[in-house]
Amino acid sequence: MASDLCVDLLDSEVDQLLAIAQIRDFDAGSQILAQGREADAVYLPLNGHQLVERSAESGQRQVLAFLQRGDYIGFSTSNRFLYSAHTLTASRVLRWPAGRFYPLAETLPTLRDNVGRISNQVLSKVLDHLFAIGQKRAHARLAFLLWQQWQRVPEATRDQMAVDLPMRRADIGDYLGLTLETTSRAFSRLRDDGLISTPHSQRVVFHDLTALRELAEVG
Amino acid sequence: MASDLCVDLLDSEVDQLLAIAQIRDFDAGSQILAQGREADAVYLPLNGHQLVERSAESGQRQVLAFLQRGDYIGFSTSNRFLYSAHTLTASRVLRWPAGRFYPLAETLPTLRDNVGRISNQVLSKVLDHLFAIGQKRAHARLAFLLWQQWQRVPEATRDQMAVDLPMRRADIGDYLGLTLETTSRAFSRLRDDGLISTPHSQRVVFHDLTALRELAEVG
DNA sequence: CGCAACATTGAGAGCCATCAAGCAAAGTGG
DNA sequence: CCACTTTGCTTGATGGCTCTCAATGTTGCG
Repeated sequence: MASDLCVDLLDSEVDQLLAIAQIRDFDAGSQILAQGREADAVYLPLNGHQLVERSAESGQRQVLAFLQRGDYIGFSTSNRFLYSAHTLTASRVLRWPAGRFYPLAETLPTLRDNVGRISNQVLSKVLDHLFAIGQKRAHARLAFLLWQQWQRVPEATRDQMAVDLPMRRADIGDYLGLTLETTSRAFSRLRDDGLISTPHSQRVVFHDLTALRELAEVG
Repeated sequence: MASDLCVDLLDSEVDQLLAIAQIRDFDAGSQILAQGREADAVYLPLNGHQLVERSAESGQRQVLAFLQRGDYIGFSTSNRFLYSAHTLTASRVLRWPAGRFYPLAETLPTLRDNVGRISNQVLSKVLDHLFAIGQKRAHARLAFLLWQQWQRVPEATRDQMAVDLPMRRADIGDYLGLTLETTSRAFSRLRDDGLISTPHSQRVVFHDLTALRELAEVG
């Protein structure tokens, strides 16, 4: 299991971790966990794409993250989830009940350290996100998202210079603090400027990664 | 020492913690820690006000937090600071060298848990912030900040229905993703709507906390 | 084929940024 | 003590970016 959670773990320790894991399969659009509910488990997607969001009673929502294989959801020492998560595409997910996971982490210092480091990575990503939304204009926010997605492309497929975006324009808009129309216009802007092309709406091919990275810079 | 870091600690354990702490005094406007530098210590302000920010080479900056007594800066398992921090007013700060703090946390499980819980509180606050910047308009973002500050007012002085804002309008603007002019207009808007009054520019008196909380809602 | 869902584009309005001027408070020096 | 400067806040005018409302285009599916 190639995962940040298993860094420096002995094989026997990974076995212990897997022994208490459950496997769950979700259809596209299924809820994985709900904001405000008891934080009773942690999750690791094995495949597919997922979305994390927070919504208010007013109906507004902020998309917090787009997840995929190797990301984590649900790590928390508070007893309620701070957000909801659902699948964008059919997904297989590993699930650890909190009542089993955290006691095991108590006995395996390396696992505990890994949890801490993952939490730190999450914070780091949210700070980047905050900077992008607070300081950038529409097309630069989109560049930020595209750069984030590009960073997640495996080495093996980087030569295609492209990413897949399994989410809808409205999801991207709610991630970037824009409407779906402005998001669509931001795509057009980057297309007109020659930075990208979009063979279809869910795929983006990069033509100028340097310029894209400049736009996406978050300090 | 009334602090989240000491929750459930034995007196003897608090003594151990204090034994490895340093006291540092900063003038107003002094840098406490710098983005990108080695994360060699954690800090706890004892008094005064502090500001945390991230800046990009482009000159843009995003203010990440306004701190005061009881907040923490520098907790991180990465080896570089993700942000800078400086004082807004003269401050006395407790400082723990990382090389002493983390080993102690290894021997005191309660302390370790407290660090984890504090990190979680930080994440929770940043998610609120992200929602406010991503989804709200200028005057509602300001209401969000004012509500945050109000939550920090000690019970003993709540009857004054007021908060002090030791930072400048430009700082508030960079916190809310607005210019200082728009920030000033947001103050005027809340004033005109009868929600607040400002005896002087650094003090806000609340006239309708219910309406303010509605505006500030972040899910 | 026809429908449904999503994306794109257009027109107009509104909110916020920019540029600029006026004010108020605090500090400085003659 | 008071002119003068400095710093920060407020307000005004204007332009531009984004939102809203609307229509059109595209893709996939029953």
